[in-house]
Amino acid sequence: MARPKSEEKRDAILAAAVQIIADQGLGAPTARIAGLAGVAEGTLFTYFATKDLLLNQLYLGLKAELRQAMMATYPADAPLRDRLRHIWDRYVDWGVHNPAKRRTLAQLIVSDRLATETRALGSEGFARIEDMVREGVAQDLMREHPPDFAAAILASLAETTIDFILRRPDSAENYRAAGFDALWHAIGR
Amino acid sequence: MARPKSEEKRDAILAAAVQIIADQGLGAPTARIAGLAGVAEGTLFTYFATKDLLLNQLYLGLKAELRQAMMATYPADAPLRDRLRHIWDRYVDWGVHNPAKRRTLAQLIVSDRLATETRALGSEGFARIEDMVREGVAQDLMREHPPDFAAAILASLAETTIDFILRRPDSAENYRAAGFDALWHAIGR
Amino acid sequence: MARPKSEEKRDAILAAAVQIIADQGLGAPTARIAGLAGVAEGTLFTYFATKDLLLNQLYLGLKAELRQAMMATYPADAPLRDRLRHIWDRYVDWGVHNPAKRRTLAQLIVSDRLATETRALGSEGFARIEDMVREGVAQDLMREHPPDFAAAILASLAETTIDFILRRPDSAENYRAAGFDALWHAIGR
Amino acid sequence: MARPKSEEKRDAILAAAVQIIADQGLGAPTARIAGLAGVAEGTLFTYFATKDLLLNQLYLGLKAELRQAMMATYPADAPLRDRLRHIWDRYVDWGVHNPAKRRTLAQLIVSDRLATETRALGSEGFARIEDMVREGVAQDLMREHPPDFAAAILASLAETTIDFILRRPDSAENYRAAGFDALWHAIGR
DNA sequence: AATGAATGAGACTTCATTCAT
DNA sequence: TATGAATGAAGTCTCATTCAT
Repeated sequence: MARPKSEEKRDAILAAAVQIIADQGLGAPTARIAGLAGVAEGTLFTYFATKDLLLNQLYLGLKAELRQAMMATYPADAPLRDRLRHIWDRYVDWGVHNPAKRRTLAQLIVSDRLATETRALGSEGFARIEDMVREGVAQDLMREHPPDFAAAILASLAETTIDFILRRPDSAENYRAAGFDALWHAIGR
Repeated sequence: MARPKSEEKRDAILAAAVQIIADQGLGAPTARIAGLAGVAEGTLFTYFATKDLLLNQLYLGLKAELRQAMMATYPADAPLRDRLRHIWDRYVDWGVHNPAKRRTLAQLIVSDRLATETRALGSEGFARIEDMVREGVAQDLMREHPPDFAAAILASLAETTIDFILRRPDSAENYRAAGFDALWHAIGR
Repeated sequence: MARPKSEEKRDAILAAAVQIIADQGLGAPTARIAGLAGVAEGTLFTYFATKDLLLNQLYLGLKAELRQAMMATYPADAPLRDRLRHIWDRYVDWGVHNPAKRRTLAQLIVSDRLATETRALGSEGFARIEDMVREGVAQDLMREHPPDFAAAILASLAETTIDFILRRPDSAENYRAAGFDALWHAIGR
Repeated sequence: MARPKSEEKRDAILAAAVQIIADQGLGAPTARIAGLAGVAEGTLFTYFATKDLLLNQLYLGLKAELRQAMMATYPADAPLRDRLRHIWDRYVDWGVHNPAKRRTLAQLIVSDRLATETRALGSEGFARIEDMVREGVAQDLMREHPPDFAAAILASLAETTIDFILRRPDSAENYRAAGFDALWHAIGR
């Protein structure tokens, strides 16, 4: 079957795209991405038929990665607040440790290059957080917010927190705690 | 100097840029912007020497507008919570009523086309909010957060709130109130 | 009104296209055409938005030129046979003296790049010949063929004649006469 | 030599090329031809080292096929006019029933991709027609035209006739007869 | 100052051909 | 021999910017 398409190359292209886009924006040439990935210009297109497709896949990949990071070692049996804190920490840490991925994701989100369907797919999977909100409300631990609104608040506070940590890494621990504190009061009781 | 540069044309260009960029992204051609503004392609460059300059001016203009909107009819003598609520409402309303401007601003913020200096200038002027936070902390009305962190929390919660209102305009009032509630608990005491 | 688009440049591009396509086929790069025309690569596209448009205009232009050549100095009052012979001679001469144009036209005709509408427009204007056929039939000077069929026969015999003259220029006069002789007998009586 | 090159595959490629080129022109990708032929992209090149070679072989094959079609059931002993009519009918029928092959052949003929030698080879084999012309002239049945010129006239009138039949299939028989009538008068006496 | 044609670098994508499997 | 991924040159077209009018 000739050479099979290599998962490795696909990943290299995606990784290169993250790097390049993070610092040159979505207008970055596919040629540069291919170059950094160590493949020929044309090869990029055997893996992603168009630049838009690459961008959409990239978005989906990054979203999935963030989701996995958040849910890794999720302490299913811990008290609600601890579980929320777990997710919070994982989210913030991922952002802090993957600034290029985060920056690229930010560009993609505000761009007009994501298909509606892609955007929908990417938004899925914060269901776990919404479940926690429902649970918290039921147990009277949380103020009654629409679950998706609460989840969005978590994300936006986490993003803000990450911004501050990246600007002042020395106070990382402070911001992480202060951010969670704000979150807990914002949506908790 | 035959004809002086007209303020009117400058504004038309900026307004056109908002519209075009909101729906085609920063990659939108200057020619299209000029077209919508009703001036010739070349004319655009007598008002803004380069596209980047235009973008930077645009950013500054939008930021200033948002700032003014927030501070309009600021009730300097009202209680802290009311003043905060005033700012909150103005911010949210501006976003809800100016979706194109907001979208364009979002693109500019994540882009790599803003000069460091521009970005700095744009961030100024949230001083008023920071003052309020200091005041609140002093009076023991607010939890002790770094003032700029608290201001950033306000902005991020407002953005999230706007997103939801735009998606479900029927519940606008609910989200606006719920958002402020979250904010007040997040940073207040 | 800035620089007006120059008829001259448009013609230069068309002329260059004839030359280049005649010897490299329709696949010839627009860059090469622009180069020969003495304009920048991009300029070609201010005159013809796409290569296909250029090709269609080119076809129409060549067809019009051939038509004009055929009808130049048309002896409206001469006997039918003389008028037919006039057209025949003009057609053949044009082909013999404009081999590049003829070759380019041939490529365009068999290509799939002409819009249906273009092809229709190009075919018009052989009306004069068809009229002559009707007249000839009425006067019993010509065998009863559908007028457009007779016109097509004229064209195809002329093309064949031109081919032979180009291959053996010494016998040009012989072929031109023999060709007309064949034509006259083919459709005449 | 493990597996011998299969005649079958070679033919499939040629047949696919006819189809594809007929409707996409000579610029059609070899990959698409291979696809329609049911072989891998690379396989095409084990049968035809380059695209140009494929094109040349294709031309030769189609010419040979047309020649065979024309000469099939040739009534060697019939009167001259009947033999000519036989060839005429075979030619016209082949064209009418093989529009894709005819269209492809037309593209090849006007292209610049046929080697001089190929073109020469392809033109051979109309010798039979030329012989008939010589015979006709000798018997004073035909006007004295150079034999190859007469043969070319036959071909060009046949092509014109085919065009009309394809456009108006209902009158096929009329056009075929009228065309031959034109031919007979054009070169006969 | 205003216009819009002119410029040419550079973007994305295609494709004949090669080569690892 | 067959496969199809890999290659990179080349093609069409776009666009910020310049400049003649």
